Amino acid sequence: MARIKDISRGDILYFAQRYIEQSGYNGFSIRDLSAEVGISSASLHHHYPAKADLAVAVIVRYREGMNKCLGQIDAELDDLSSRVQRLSTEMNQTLPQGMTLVAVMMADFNTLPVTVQSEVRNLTANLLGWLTRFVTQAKNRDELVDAISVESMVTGIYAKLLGEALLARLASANPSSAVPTPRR
Amino acid sequence: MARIKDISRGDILYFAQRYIEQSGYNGFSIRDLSAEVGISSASLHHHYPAKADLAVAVIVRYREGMNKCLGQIDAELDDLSSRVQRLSTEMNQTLPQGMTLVAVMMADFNTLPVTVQSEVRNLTANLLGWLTRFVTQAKNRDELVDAISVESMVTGIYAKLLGEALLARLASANPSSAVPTPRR
DNA sequence: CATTGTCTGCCTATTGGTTGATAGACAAAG
DNA sequence: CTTTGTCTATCAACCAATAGGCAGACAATG
Repeated sequence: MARIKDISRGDILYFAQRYIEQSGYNGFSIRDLSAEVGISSASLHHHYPAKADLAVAVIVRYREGMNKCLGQIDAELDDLSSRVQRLSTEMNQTLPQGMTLVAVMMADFNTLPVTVQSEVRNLTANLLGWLTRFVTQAKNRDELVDAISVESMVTGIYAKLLGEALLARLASANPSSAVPTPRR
Repeated sequence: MARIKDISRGDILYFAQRYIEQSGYNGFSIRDLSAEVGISSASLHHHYPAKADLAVAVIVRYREGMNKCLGQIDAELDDLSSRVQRLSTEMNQTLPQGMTLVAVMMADFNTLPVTVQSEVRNLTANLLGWLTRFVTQAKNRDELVDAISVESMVTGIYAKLLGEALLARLASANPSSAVPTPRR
């Protein structure tokens, strides 16, 4: 370690995630972010050599948090309806900004560096997999009456979560502050 | 008129819309676009003084097309279920890229110039209004059994449409060509 | 001393946008 | 028909600002 400041990587990731959610991958600069964190852009490059590395780290950390959350739901609940409901609440409370990060990353997808792209795919596959598992389970127990396939049900749930995240940003007029306002 | 080329504004809007859908508002440059269109960036500025003006024009044109489409559905169909189904098909066929433009614009929302922002709000309000009208109608005729409110049903439909647009871009691996490949 | 986090200062590429000029279309005047 | 003037689409060159990133110095901790 060195110096008094010693910003932790977690701090950087926190602000980076906020910025990505707010502005998308192409909507903020390393300098913007470093100013927000409180260090120089060169220092930021020291921790994450390229912007892509930063984005990858943000997504990885997000996915880990998400999986912890999904694991809990899995362990505590059993039937479909309570799981769906819990997923929605949990997603919008435990996880910082719900599905916003995922939605924004998917919107930016075509312009993302390949390393980031595959991490986004990873994240999506992760969540889709989990959804598929428990929807199938529910179907096997005849908790589902609808005739639609498991797959279309799963993508339907996922699409709705994504779309709600997008809709939310229009609703909150959010007139001030480019990046929300940090914690601490 | 002048010169042999004489690119029409419609041509510019066509490519601009493609670029926004592909890369988002912050994901392409005026130069990228002008190269695609086949004129210089200065010429592009001649037609649309600022990037924001271009985006506004794209959205306005999109909304007009959308309303024409919605009007047809209104005129031809009557009951809820066929309308919903038709909306989905129509949205993904008549309109160039379905809800992609809207979804991407919403993702970029916080970084958009104010003029573009209000046009996005406009577009969303337009579609939400239409949805609300016909869902209410259906409810009054007892076509709806679900106990959920009209509003949550409307936003639910809209969210699903948006999310599906996002999901679609992951599905299509789309490895080549930044911008799809023009017509003619 | 070695390591590590930070900084200032810089580099090159690209950004949105402007400038001033050119060339063709078209209409009216001779 | 020719001349003349106006209008519009186009262009190359340029501008200031910003982008992502790098090199090297310096300081603090171990």
